[in-house]
Amino acid sequence: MIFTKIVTRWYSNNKRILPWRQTKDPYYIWLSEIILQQTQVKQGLPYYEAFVSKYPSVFDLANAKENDVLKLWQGLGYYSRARNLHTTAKHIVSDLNGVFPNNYKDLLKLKGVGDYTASAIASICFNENTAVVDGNVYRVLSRYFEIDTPINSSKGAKEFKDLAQKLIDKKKPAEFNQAIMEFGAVQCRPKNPDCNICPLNSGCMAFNKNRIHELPFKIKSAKAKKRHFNFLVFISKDQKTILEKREGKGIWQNLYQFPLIETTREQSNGSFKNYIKSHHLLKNRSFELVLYNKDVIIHKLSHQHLYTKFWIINIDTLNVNGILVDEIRDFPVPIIISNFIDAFNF
DNA sequence: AATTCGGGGCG
DNA sequence: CGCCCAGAATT
Repeated sequence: MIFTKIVTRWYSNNKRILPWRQTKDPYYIWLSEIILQQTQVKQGLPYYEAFVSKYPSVFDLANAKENDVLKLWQGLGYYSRARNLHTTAKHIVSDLNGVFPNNYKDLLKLKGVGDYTASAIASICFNENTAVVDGNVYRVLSRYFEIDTPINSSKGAKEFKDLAQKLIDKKKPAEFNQAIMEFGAVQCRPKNPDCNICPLNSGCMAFNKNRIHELPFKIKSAKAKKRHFNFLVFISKDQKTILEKREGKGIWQNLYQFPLIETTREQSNGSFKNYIKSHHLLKNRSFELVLYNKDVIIHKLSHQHLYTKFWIINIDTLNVNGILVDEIRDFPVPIIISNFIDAFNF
């Protein structure tokens, strides 16, 4: 297939030098693939370096505490990736003698490893003939073959997987998989790709019909919902504050935060003090309440916009244990909390 | 099949 | 402001 030949050739001439391209050790490939899920190379790279440095082997990662893994992951988002990463490391050490599965089918059983990641590891580390389909592959194939099927539909997932599997270079699956992804990231970019210098342009159906900007086609997702977060930043005279671990379902699972009061609407200074004085951490106590951020901070996640206020509570003593403010940076926290901690300069 | 998980960057 | 990113798990 001419497509396969051109993409592979382009890759050998244009690929970036990246640390996970210097190895076929499944631990490092797995680590890089998890970090790079829904994450651009530029954003994930420093996290990869940090993990390799702190956890050079799967045994080191398995022996770590979850809090420390989450702390190193802090700021990267999609924290279930970090929790599953740790769970899988422990599984491989405890149940598999520290040896990674060596094929697609068994890799797929690992927590946090889906079709894409299993295909990537199987092809890169073990030369298995399994095509990867990530955001880059969707874009390249939908344009070159002018496919209008929504990429975020089950029909699209199957269609593109089958097509990629037909196109893969069976003699060099590792090369082809990385080539088509790199091609999508560097040449066949989402916006304003330079099609004039593209080695595939003569055969690209979307380019020849001037439909590059229309593909890939995606079903629109629902608009983000608004939530109102009020964080209670306790400060006692003995320099303590309170952090709570987020349990259960929802965002930021197992990360820490200041005691949170979620309200249906934005709170103003006067009424909020009256509203919280029966809170179990404040009941029958005297305290001073100061709103830290005059303008509400809007923290945007994929599906939620968090309208956030930090309320400073000066109080003599805490009626729970709390933590020393000097220790606050040891805890994994969401980036909005981390930004506050830095700005407030605890 | 649809929704839920983060955060950064870009036009 | 909307869209995208070397997707997976849950509902």
